[in-house]
Amino acid sequence: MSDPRRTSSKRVTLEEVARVAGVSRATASRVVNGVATVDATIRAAVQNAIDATGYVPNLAARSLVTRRADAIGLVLPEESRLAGDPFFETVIRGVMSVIGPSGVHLVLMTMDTNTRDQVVSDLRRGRLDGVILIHTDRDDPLPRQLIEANHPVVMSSRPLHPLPVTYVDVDQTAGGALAAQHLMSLRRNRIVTIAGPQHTSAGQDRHTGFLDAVADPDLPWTEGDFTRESGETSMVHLLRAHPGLDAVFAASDLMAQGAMTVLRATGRRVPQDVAVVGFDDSSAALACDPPLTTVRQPVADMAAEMARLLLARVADPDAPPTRVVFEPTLVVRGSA
Amino acid sequence: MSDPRRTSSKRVTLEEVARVAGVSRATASRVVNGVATVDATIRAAVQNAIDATGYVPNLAARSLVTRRADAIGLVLPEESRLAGDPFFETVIRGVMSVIGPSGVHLVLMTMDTNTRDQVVSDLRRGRLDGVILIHTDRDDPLPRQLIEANHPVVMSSRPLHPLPVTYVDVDQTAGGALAAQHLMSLRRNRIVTIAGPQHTSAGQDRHTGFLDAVADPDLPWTEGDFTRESGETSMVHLLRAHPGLDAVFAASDLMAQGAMTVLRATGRRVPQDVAVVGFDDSSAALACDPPLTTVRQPVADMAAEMARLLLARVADPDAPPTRVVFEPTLVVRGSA
DNA sequence: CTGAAAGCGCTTACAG
DNA sequence: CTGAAAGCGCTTACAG
Repeated sequence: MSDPRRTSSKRVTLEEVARVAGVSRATASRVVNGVATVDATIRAAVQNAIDATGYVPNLAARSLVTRRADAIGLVLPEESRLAGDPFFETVIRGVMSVIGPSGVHLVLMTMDTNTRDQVVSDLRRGRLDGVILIHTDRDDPLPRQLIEANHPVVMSSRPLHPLPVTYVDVDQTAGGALAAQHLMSLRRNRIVTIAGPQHTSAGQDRHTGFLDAVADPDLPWTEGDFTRESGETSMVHLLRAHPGLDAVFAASDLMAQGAMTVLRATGRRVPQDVAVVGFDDSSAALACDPPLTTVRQPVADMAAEMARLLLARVADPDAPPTRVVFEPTLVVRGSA
Repeated sequence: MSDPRRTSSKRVTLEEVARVAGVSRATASRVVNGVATVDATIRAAVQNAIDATGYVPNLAARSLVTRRADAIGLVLPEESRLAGDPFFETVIRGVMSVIGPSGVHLVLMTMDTNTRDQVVSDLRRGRLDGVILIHTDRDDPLPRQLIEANHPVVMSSRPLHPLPVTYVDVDQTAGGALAAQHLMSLRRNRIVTIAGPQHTSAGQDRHTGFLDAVADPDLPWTEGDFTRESGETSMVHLLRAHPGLDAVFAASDLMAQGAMTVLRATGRRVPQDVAVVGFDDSSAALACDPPLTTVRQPVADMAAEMARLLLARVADPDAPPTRVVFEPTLVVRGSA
């Protein structure tokens, strides 16, 4: 046990540990770093010295020579896109579940004003070992820039333009198809859909997967931006043009939630009059009333996988890029 | 403009900048750090050399001598308590809004297994300059331990046991009173309340503030844990014992949301039959149908303030502890 | 205002 | 298996 009073004492260095243990600084360093070749008795002596002095290594000094920061960045979209979306909290939890225990620091950043420059310079100056990019805009130059400088990067979805990058995604197309099949099995035939932003791969793929499965190229649809507000406006528009609709697929749970509010406000019952299917299986799905039938993507697992892949790339920056694609599943609840 | 090809070139050091500029390393360092006393022409020369070489300072080396990590920790509750609660995302956003632009790293941690040890050692070894503690349990030994070691700490609420610590809070008691006054002004007289956990200051203070204002010591109540699920169970219990109730105050929006689901399921209309008031004004309030009348605490602003206070403490660790208490406001929407 | 020099606390070839 | 020594890239008194 270390003397608790030592906790607030002056910084103790390896030098001191070595002195107390009667060995060289090099040997003390080897014990601290678990180098296997150290003699057992010496190891014990050093361990005692460490405990007695309450030594903790200075990471900056170590970092200076190892050139590792033991920190990775998690880059989220702009601050304004975070509000009210449970997706990001889930991503954070998933990443944390693998990063936390490893002792590596998880540094959070949002894509605001000078974040791009900061990411690049943090990586270059060895303050960050790698970054996870969440929902980076398709024409953001950052991913390519990082890849070209050979910095470890993992992205949260297939980039719209081909790029030799490691990413994790869910099979969005299959997810859209799952929603369509469910609605068709319910014998709904006046179906509409609120698509996600068509400038994102998720928005595009969910939409085409859905359309291909229903096999109706003229299916009415509008484009939302994944938020609840856009779900509401979209629903209003669709209802105006197609008052007789009997099913809606929204490409996000939040949009489905917004749609349900509007449906109820217009006196329609869910699911009796209109069946509603969402996408994500976020916490918003359970907050719906009735609870939302939705296409589940295992966000926390996906985020954990991103963290693992990044750690692997940090360990071996020249490994070829990897892609991991998860399968979506349909979660049937009350709304359809 | 720096030569883009330099971006991926070998690491360039201050030494090299100095050589290119024809000055000493010390002077180059002064320019990099914006020391005012450097001659204007020399400054320009160094600046040119920096641009030409694409120099970025090695933070580890700087950190080693300045003993500053330029990183602060944000310690959230255990991972399991994060899920589905929009509060934490708002805190993160608020903290980020002041930390982000400063170039200081925001390191995220959750109160899991070995986090306490890691926080202490990160602080001691100079890997973190200070920490913000969010909703730390009242009998967690960590805050006291950090305070005693004189590490910069800011907490998100008044500690239950007296502690010379800097914290930011909202006047919870006043918030409870606000809810009570609104319900009374609505002439509701069969009021019940779903309190927050009584082992937290927020749970206690909201409850006593509410009770004192309604001036009815026998008011029926149950204790939830701020989650939607606990709101549902609590509502079921209260309804069973008091089927004629006409108003409920829930100490969190999430609990209010759960309560509303149960009310609707039992055929009661909100607000006609039962008025509902929540607490937080989180994104969940708008997701309710009807939208929730709630006591707003300005979480993002409070989090930003915590960040500012922490930065101040890092700059001057011996300053006396500060307390900042925000005023809650009532936001009237459809539910009451 | 500027420079030479010491020093921050570690790791890691290199000898032995 | 261990130690002496060099070196990682900065900052900062201290002289001048």
